[in-house]
Amino acid sequence: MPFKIDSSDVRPIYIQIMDEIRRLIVRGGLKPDEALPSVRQMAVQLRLNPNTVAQAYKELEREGLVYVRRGFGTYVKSGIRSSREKEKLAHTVASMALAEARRNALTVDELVAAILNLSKPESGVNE
Amino acid sequence: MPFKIDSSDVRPIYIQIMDEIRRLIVRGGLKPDEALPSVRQMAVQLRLNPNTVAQAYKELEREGLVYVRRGFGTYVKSGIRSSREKEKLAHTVASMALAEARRNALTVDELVAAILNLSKPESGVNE
Amino acid sequence: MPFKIDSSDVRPIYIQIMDEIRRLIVRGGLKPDEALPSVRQMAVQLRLNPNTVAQAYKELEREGLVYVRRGFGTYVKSGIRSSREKEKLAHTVASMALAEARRNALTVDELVAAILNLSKPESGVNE
Amino acid sequence: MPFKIDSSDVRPIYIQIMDEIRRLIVRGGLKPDEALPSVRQMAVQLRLNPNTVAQAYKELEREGLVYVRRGFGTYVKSGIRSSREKEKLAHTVASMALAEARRNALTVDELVAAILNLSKPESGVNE
DNA sequence: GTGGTCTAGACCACG
DNA sequence: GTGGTCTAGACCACT
Repeated sequence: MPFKIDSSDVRPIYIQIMDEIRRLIVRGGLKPDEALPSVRQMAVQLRLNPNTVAQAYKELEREGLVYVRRGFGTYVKSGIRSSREKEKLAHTVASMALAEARRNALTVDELVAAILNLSKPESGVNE
Repeated sequence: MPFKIDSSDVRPIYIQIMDEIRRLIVRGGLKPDEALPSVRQMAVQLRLNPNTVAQAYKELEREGLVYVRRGFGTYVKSGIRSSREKEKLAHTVASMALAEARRNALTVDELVAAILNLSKPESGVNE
Repeated sequence: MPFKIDSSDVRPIYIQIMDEIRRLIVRGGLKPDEALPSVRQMAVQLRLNPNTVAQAYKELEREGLVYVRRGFGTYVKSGIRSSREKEKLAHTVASMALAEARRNALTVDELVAAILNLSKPESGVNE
Repeated sequence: MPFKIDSSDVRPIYIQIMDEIRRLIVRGGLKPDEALPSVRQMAVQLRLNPNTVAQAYKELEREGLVYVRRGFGTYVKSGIRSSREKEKLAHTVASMALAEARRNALTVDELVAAILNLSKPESGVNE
């Protein structure tokens, strides 16, 4: 599990875990029926309380991305989003963002600039 | 004040109020030295606790977007640097879009690409 | 909140809470937009950890039976199941039970007797 | 052994196995002194851990439904009091039906009424 | 005051 | 070993 928790992130920790695992699943870093690290392993590795990891796993199960085999572990579901569907998703999210930008009298360039700025917090502090 | 509060929005209500008023100011719906609705009016209209509205107004004052005349009310400041405020609006919209992208396991690049693609309907795109 | 937790019940506590509140809502003991006891109140009253109550409330929210107003409390949603729909529900549950009974070579009488027996654990111990 | 394990079922797997075998015995699909599949066969067939199957067999032995001939296998006992076993089957089916009814805010009476109604299609009921 | 998140532990049934 | 439930407490943002 090659990711870290950013305690300065505004997102709750369990949401960060969900986002990262979701990314790994959709990107293929985690394949169908592959086991996720156990709640305890992940908790040790990320230096978190097992409950926090468990919360993330449970939400992922509710989302339908993973399934649980009792007494065994948590596994990636098969039959998840194809890349075709991902294009649609991107389209949907993008159009929502554009609509919101228009409502705020923002140009596309301003929106894109803000997104790029937000997503690489390397240079200087924002706000 | 033609706007609504979305209690299912992730943003706190006072932030929603701030964003909406900022938007109105930047777009010209509220002009310099024009009075905002009183805290109580706004609270009744939006069915909110007056404290929540007051918090929003106070933050807007700290940001320098409005000023208070004690005993009279709250007014839009003149000489607002619209570009600065637009940045804040962009920041807000961008972070909401980013969160939505993450929830759908989209990378920043994919999101930006989709936005740019959608906003340039030159090359014969459908819909 | 006129109900108790049965620690000898096989159901987890938070499920018991959910079942009872669901019952109260559908039966009219809790009306639309009426507030549920706060997590802490309920926890004190039932002598439970607040987290346990919170878990029940969150699940009920996910089920769409209640909604949360942040900073205020938890409320009964309006527009919940009519009695018409309840008949359908009863029909569905009953037919599932009957099918399962048939699969086990049980007569209707045996099934009904077992249900009645299970639901009134007054007389003697079962099994 | 024509049955399947439902990993989404609330019942533990070893209980599901027990219920199914009990059902087969009561219904006559398994006759006295007939051999059950070996633990390993069953485990392979149902894709389960042999320990799980062994646990089910052990419990069935404790219940007096089967007996073990060491080095040979597990066999159905003769002289089983079918009525007693039917009660257990009824108990299981009834408790599942009750749980489902509770999840849908149905009272016991409503459930029983629906069952009786469904099972007596004398008075011109539809469907 | 409210619910939301998190930690540090515990015990349990299941496999 | 696994995940599920529960307790006892803490801090947080929001209203």
